[in-house]
Amino acid sequence: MEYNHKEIESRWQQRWKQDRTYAAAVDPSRPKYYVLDMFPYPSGAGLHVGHPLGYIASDIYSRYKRLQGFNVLHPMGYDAYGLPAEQYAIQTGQHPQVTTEVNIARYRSQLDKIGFCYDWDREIRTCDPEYYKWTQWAFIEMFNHYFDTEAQKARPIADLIAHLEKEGTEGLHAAGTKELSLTAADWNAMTEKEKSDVLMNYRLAYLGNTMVNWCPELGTVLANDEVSEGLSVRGGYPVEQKLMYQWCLRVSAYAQRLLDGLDRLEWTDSLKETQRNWIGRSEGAEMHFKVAGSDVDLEIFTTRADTVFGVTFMVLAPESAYVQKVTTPEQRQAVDDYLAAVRHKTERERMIDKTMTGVFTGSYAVNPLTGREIPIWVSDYVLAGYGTGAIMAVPAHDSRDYAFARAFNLPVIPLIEGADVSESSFDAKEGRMINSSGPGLSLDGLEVKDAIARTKEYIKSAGIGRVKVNYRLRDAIFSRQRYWGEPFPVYYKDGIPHMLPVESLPLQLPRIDQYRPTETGEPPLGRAKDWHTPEGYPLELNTMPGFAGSSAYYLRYMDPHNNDALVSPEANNYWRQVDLYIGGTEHATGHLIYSRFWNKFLYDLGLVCEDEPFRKLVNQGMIQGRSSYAYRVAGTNTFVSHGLKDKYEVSPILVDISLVSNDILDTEAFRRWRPDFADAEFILEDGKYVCGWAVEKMSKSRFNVVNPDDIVERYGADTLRLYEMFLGPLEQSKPWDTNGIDGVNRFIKKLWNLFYKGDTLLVDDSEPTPENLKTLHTLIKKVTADIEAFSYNTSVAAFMICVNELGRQQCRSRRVLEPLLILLAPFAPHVAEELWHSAIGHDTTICDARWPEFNEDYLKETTVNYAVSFNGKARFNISVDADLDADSVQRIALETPEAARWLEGKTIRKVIVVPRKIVNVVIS
RNA sequence: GCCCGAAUGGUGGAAUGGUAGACACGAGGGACUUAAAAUCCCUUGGCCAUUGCGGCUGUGCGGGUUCGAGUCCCGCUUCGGGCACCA
Repeated sequence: MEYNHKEIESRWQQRWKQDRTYAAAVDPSRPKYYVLDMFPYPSGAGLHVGHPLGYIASDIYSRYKRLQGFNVLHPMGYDAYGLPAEQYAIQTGQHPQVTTEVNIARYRSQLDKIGFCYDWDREIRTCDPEYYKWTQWAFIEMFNHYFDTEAQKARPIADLIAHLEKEGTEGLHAAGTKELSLTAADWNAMTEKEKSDVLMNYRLAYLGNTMVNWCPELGTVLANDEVSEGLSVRGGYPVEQKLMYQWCLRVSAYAQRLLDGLDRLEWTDSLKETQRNWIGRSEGAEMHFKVAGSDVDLEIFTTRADTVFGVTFMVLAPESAYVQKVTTPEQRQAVDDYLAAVRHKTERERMIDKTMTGVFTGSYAVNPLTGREIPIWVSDYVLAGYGTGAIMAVPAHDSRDYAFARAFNLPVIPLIEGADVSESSFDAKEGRMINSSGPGLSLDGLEVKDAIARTKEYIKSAGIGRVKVNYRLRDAIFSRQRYWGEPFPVYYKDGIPHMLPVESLPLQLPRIDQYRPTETGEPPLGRAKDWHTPEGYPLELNTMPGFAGSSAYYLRYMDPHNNDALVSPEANNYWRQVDLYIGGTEHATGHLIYSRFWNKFLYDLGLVCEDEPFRKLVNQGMIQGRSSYAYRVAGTNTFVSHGLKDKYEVSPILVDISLVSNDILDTEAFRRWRPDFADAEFILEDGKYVCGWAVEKMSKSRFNVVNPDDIVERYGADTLRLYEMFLGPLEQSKPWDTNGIDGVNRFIKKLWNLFYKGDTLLVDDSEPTPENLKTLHTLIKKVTADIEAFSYNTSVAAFMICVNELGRQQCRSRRVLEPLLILLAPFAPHVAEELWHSAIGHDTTICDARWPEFNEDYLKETTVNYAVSFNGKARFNISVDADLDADSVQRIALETPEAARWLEGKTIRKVIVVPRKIVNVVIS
């Protein structure tokens, strides 16, 4: 029998499907293991070879864990809501549901060909009403809860109402958009609308008038992680800041818990660091500066309380409420002009333009430590959204303040000994303080670190401020002016938003005739007929963003068909959390923050038993494309081979990689590829046309997309799987390069030849030789350790060595070949199953086998090689019995003729023997 | 600017502080073959010596620790990634 991947792979894929081999069920008698891939958005382009990289890695781990006796949950689904399907709908009128289903079918058939061990009974789609019912449900729960900052957890909004009724905001610890101050009497006297507004300040899902990232081109707002450098991540369109009334999630309330939780996770340091940066905790102080001749109190935030003696001016953000309060009549016109000018700049312009602009308000603030009066300015280098939107400026020790002071000729007072501030500010937090003495406090002579601590203490005791922690993490904007997303379970009555009763969920997405905004500029849902409650109250027109559906999907996999709950307590208590999550880093500040927030919220409600959703996380690298280039001689239709191109004036032309093999161009196919190349001439080297290449993103326009189907068709799924792993370390980004795939394919054939010669079965029941066992157990040890470390590329190498050695040893013993197949099964399941079945003769699938035990004894050497070195230079090797002690090894080493040669005329100063390694003889 | 990470042959990449370059590709040579494909064997970091089994050098650069450094420490260079008028 010859190795025939098509026949083998289709046979086993059918068998697994028919037997439901990978269906998982709650089974308290067995330990569980939950392996999850980040589910894909089913795009119209289908999968390319980059997508399966992470899926293969998780599949290997799942199969390995199963062979070790774990009850493995390994599900897959689709993140089915998204902009591309909707954009396509706008262009063609095709319902996004239809497009999405077609794409899902395509993805599924591509995934099936690779032989993954998913439990497809648990498949979920975010656009399925049975699924998004629970997305809507979670939103209602968030609306009905607030965050208790003292207990650091979510509590029912009813508790908050009870508190307000009794004590107003006195003693209230609730995360809010603004700090409110109400008495119980104030609250009780409020209208329903006023009360609703107050509660909105605290709800975890709330309607807020916030500055949003508005993308006119996409016609929707975007979350912070969907914007990069002032452009939308999808499409790259300009984004502007706009004040809009939007649904938001109070993610910022969980900032500290999101930060603390990181310490307990097995994630890479870089990913944790990225999240820490995004959360952006900064410890500092909030201080009050009185405005001279007014009762206004400027509240500012600073991390450099120690520099308060060097404050020479104050700066307000243009959007700050303080601006109107402190602007003097004389300066009114100038300030208004400035504010108008700032408003006309887009976010991007504001970021690119680094020149300092600003205007004096006419007012002065009083430095609480020195009593000195300092001018108050307005400038757009201060952000409204961070801290209090007002800063104390210390030009000597902050580069932005320095630039502003230089631009407007404001004084600079150095506060650190030896700091030269004639050319630039001294921003480092080090050195001894000078010029820092006032009536109540002196910092002179202190180190910066101590000065900060001392100042904090002082401002607290003097009542001019308090220690404060700020976070950069902002609340997530949760409304999208789009059609293809989850509808909000919200209706409006007398201008007050209300949640639909949970029993009425899911609120299904209505059909509409067109997927554009309405003529009046309302979101597409404004076109829906009968979009109101049975009582006639209008429903919300916005839909939820992409991350809504992906925030709790891992919980739904535990119990996907439950109609009464997102997940039952039994299922949740058994599967608990994702043990291994594999996906790309691009979700570091989006999905992976939102999911953690969502999970912590459900945890606070007692609905899930783990505080963190993903215990261990591995980021697979991106697979880039490898584009091929031909070089056309300028002004001709003649192409010159890569090695000779420098002799001509050429322009590179992208060539479809299907016309290129091992960088050699199929010139005939190239002529047929496009009409204008039909009469192309070639200047060859060594009779071949060699193409140049470049590593670039895989995309249709670069003709460098590789479809996994083609690889499976030609080499088989097992070769694809092994090759993707063999390409390099999992976490590393690397170009796809088919050049080495033959090596892996050869390995499978060599493996096959251990079992068969033609149609003759070679496997026998012979006793394995010690050499056979050594080869096998070396592999067991290596592969087990490698899988645990996700070092799959080196395990594939280990398989190659093992098979080569067993071939050389003419090993035919079933007792060696059988465990070999089990070890290989996670990597190349089809060929392992086939040989397990046909050559070894098992009836059961290899998935029911047990991972072989490693036995150290087989690896014990009878002799150990030592290198003997003089002054660190290895000179010769000796072999001695393994069990000898260090002294004996030393003696034998020194008695060898080689040693005598090298020691001639020298004296031994020191001898170091490291067992099993090297003997060092230091001579002088 | 701040914070991470990386740098090893022609290529992808291996190396608990212990013989650098595993494994694979590519390349060169050979066997089998009428021929090709497939398969198998040998060589393959560089330089020198190749009728001798060898010598020298070598992991981005410069220092250091160590009997011994690709690996640890200090200082650079370059390339990736994250954050960024965040006070």
